[in-house]
Amino acid sequence: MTREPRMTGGGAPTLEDVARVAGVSRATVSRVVNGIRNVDPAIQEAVRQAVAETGYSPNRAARTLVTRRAETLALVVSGAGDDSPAEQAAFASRVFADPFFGRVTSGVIGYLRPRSMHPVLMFAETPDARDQVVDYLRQGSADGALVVSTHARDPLPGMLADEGLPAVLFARPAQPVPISYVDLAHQDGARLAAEHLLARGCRRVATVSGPLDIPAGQDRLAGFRDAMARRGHPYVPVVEGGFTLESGEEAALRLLAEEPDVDGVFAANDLMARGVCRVLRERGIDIPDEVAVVGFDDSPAAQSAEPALTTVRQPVEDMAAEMARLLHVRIETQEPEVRSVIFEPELVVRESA
Amino acid sequence: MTREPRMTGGGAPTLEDVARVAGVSRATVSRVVNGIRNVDPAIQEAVRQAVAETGYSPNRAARTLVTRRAETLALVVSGAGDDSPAEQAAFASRVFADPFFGRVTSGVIGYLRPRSMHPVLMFAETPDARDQVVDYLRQGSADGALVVSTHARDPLPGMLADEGLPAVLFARPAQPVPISYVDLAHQDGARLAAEHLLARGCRRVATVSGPLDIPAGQDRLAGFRDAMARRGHPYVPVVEGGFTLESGEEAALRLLAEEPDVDGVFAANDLMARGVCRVLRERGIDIPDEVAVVGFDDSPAAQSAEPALTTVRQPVEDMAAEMARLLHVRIETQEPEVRSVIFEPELVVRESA
DNA sequence: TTGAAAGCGCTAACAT
DNA sequence: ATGTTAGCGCTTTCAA
Repeated sequence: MTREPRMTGGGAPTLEDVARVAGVSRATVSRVVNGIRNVDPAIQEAVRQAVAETGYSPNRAARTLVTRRAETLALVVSGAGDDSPAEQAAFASRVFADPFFGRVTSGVIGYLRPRSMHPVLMFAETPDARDQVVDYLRQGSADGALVVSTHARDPLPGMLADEGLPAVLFARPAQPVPISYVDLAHQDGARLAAEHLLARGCRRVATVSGPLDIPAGQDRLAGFRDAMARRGHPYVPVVEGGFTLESGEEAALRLLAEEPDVDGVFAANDLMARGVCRVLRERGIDIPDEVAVVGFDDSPAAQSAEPALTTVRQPVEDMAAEMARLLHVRIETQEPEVRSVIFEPELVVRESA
Repeated sequence: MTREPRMTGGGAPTLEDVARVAGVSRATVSRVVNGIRNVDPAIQEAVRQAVAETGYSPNRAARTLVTRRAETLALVVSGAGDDSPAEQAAFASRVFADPFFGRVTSGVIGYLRPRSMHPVLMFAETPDARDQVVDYLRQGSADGALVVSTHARDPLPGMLADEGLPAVLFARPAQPVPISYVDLAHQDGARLAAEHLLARGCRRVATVSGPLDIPAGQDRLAGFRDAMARRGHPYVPVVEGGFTLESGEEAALRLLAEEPDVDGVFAANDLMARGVCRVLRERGIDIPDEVAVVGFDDSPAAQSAEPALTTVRQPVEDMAAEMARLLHVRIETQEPEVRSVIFEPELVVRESA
């Protein structure tokens, strides 16, 4: 028994090989492999046998060629940079420095894996890289794109829309673009923060906002101001931050200088909230007794921060999974209907407020 | 001019379409597109015209089917878990909590992008997920795997080797496996830490090691002990940590209890070093004057930590790029030669020591 | 230097 | 219920 029944020649076993071993036609094997009914149970069994015996694994390229489905989605993190080499090198590190992206990945994989689909990771921070993404989709290498944009003027969503390529965004784009997206009710989240701060007795409340050219930044600020105003606090000092730890520190410094008697701060994300806490601690100001701090996102860092952050939870994993689902449906149905799904935030009370 | 020359039917333009527009054969277009010489410059130009005119983009599946190259690599983060749902959900977040993985991704993409190759992100923390990875490669969906293993008993490398699938590992595997890998000269790195601590005058030095079932953990400890011994310090207190912030804190607590007069600590990674610093600060112990702390990795967190960490730099991005290169060469040449490339660490002096 | 033609491995009509 | 057959779009001998 030197001669294995596995291979025709040198390559991997094909449908043909399995068919021969099972004594049926290629089509029948294909049906069994793809779980299509109308196949005699006895034959099904024979085919399964043959598959096991030969160690057959369907060739994805061949399948993709005929079905026109790559079973692959591009997971792209896009920016708005130019072609400077420094830009490119730093981008990935910057992206992953925020645990946010890991949560997105986790949610996406959670949806894709049971469906035997896979994410191809792409960064689109330069014009070249953006073209590559578009090309990748046009080639049919991926069936669609899940886009997490990090900048307001990111041209990628527009490019995708122009090409009619299936895509779903995380968060509403700054410029209106006919593409589906998943987002959070930021204003409601900000309101929760305002209510909590007020309920715990804060009377001189300020906020460190996110970048105001980004909808999430705008909405969290607007929601916070609005909620405060409705509760008798028409004036809320604001310092604009950049969603980074450092910008949180700088903002806290400015805030302390301008409003020394502040007793509550709403930071528009956890990273900035941590920056604020750090500055407060350096000044020997007690959190939350002298100044209460509320963050936003409930990133893993919020829990391990000191003090543990009271924050507004954004269900990033669920939102990412929903992105994948929307895109999947869009691809399956071929209907280019634009939709949005908005998630509700909830308050997580820990130590900082 | 209603009729566009672009499409035959409804689909995307194909080689056939371009050939028709250019007035040449499919083969010629293919040659031009793939940059094969021996094509008349005039015809080349005509083809390029036609390509632009039709908006042609080669179909990747068709190409892969004949060339047997997917131009795709699997970037897999693997663990050694079982099939518990909790396991799966938490894995991605845990992975990305360490900035290490972002650096790997950055390095990999840096190598792949100019070569029009792309990474498919896969987690392999459960038996099912591992099988999916193997299957993915066997299907030819990816040409090989870049594996970052997070556990000593990870079965994936062995599975890959058994199947003869092209793969390269980040770091030498705990159990010997005939697969190429990229690694750091951990012992040299630990020696740098020892020398620095001693040079700045520390005399009662301890170390928080990594997990001792992982080569990196073992080597950093062995290297540190060896270097200390050679310099007249045969006894070095050790507390084993788990490469996490929390384990660093716990280790520091134990260390302080057992060796109250310690004046220098080498933590086997930055996360643990930060944990140590945090505990030290809480106790009001000055860093570096009372206790100097040296970390390992030079992760982004090292720079933004307080105090900024003196640490041993591991050139993760370069190492990851080298992984990709090794795998690429392995795939191109078809030679299953097992190699290893070892990088040299360097000391980065900041504030903590 | 260019073209004709044979397949890569698979799915999906269509025929039986 | 199963088999036959015609491609999917591309690369690559082989002829010319």
